[in-house]
Amino acid sequence: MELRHLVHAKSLADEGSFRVAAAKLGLTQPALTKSIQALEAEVGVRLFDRSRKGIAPTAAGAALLRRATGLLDGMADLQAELRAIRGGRLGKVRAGLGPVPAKLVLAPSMERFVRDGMGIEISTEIGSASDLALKVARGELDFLIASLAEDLPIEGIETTLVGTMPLALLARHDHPVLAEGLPGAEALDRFPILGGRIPVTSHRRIAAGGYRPLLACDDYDVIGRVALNSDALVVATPALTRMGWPYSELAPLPLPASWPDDRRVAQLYLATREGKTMSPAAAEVVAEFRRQLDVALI
Amino acid sequence: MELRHLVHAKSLADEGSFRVAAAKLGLTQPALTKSIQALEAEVGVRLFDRSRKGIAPTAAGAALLRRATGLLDGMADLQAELRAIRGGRLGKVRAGLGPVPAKLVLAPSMERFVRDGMGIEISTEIGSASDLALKVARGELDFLIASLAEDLPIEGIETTLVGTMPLALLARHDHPVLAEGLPGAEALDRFPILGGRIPVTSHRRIAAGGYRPLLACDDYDVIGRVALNSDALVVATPALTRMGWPYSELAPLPLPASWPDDRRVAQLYLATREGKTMSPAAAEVVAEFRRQLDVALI
DNA sequence: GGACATTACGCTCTCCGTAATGATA
DNA sequence: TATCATTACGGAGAGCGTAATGTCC
Repeated sequence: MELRHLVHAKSLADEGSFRVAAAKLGLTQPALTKSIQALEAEVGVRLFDRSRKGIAPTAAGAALLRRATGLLDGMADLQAELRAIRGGRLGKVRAGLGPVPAKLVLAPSMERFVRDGMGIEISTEIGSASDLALKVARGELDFLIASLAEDLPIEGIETTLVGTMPLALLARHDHPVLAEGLPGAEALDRFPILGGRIPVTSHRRIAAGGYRPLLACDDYDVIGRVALNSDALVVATPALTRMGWPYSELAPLPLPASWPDDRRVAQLYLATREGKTMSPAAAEVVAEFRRQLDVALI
Repeated sequence: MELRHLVHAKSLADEGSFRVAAAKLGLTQPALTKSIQALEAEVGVRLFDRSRKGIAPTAAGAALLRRATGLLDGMADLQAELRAIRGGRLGKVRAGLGPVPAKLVLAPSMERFVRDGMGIEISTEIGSASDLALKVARGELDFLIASLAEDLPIEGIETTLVGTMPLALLARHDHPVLAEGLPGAEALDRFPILGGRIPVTSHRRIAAGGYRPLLACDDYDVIGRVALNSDALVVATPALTRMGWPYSELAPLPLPASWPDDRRVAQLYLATREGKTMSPAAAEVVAEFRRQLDVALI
């Protein structure tokens, strides 16, 4: 017994005529006759009484039709659900974001998801890239967008480059360094430098260049507030200054010429679990995040 | 999307391996691969992540499997119900019985249905053949077993002969007619005759023969009790005397030679609604009634 | 190299359409 | 005779099996 048979039987019962039912099903009359005959032969019971006055289900036919309706509705529901899942309109997404990408994309993306009222449940976790990368590898997060150091390969994740952030030094508008012109290595040496927690090797490289991040912190709100109320400089992408207070109160300064070449930009990666197909909902969220990222990084 | 796809997906998820699932399904590995691929292509979503460690459903796959289980169970239920209906083990049957057939078959048949504990709901209606035949024609009864006069054709029913009852005169054991030897026409004239309500034309024939049913009644218990406590004779089949009190107290006498030929036996007919397929449950009840009828009429 | 899954290819069986044949008012 | 259902027959496609090809340990 196939679903087709149920559809045919239901249509026949609804229309009360082989001819009409066949037409509505897009079949010819003989095809419907044979389909019903085959069904009756399979179940071994006559399902419809034929007469010139019309077609009427027998007791067995009525029993079949009662259940068929529910089954066909169930199939329709299943297909609708799969269509929604395919379209990324349904599902649960657990997203990981590094602190900077979170500041760049989270608010506008969330506004959009809320506004469009889609069926996606999103839970975001903001944290250090290495912590979250481990969660991705363990399947606790569907994906992660963060500044992953190339030299920190993590078992069980796949990465894709999704953006390159230029870096700059951010200083409060009335910072003394602005009055002194472009910051040379000496000037920088006089002020504390704030930034996110970065991989140990990068730390070493920067230290080798004579720069010392005084405050390494994953909370860029904290970093920004400190920069506003002190002489500290922030190493970050200038895009942050367009993302509202407190960074709107900071001005970007070019990095000094002596700044290490491989720290003049930060690479943003999308990390996913190896061998795991991303759900369409997750893909939809990733796409939205990347859109907002492109906007933020113009 | 066909049920086969759901079965395949479920088996694959359960077994966690194409090879094992295919074997359990009685398929070859390539066939299962293609089936799953076709399903994924149709819904447009990857349903299973393949890796050497095994097969794991994606979010979409899990959603499909959740619903698939219910749908497949529903199909199994439907098929079981149809099997039960086909086997006559399930259904509602509304049976009509003439008064005599009712006395002959009802008690032993009901005992059997109750004893075997089948799923058939039987409701019986005992009454005059013509009343019940109308109900059959209107679809209010599934069938009727009664002594239908051939000359009383009713629109919309089909009849089948299911038995021939010899008729006799039944008299109480100490009835005066027994002392007088075989009842001649004259002897009969001296005693009232009781019988069921019979068609008008038969009435006329009997009257033409000089016989007059004094009490025409559809309740054979009443008739039997009257015969026990009076000099009345009952026109009925001798089989009744084997069906317990009060008929066990009556003795059969041969009909007199002058009794009309076409009233020496009564024909029992099965009447069903024209053009309506009898449900297997009804057919089962009919079969049981006919078995008991054969036993009663030896 | 061995244990898997996937692709390639050919066969068969099912299902549908067209045409012919009832059946009934 | 007209309308509807059923039977007869032929063709296209779906699904399976066998065999060949990847692919990862």
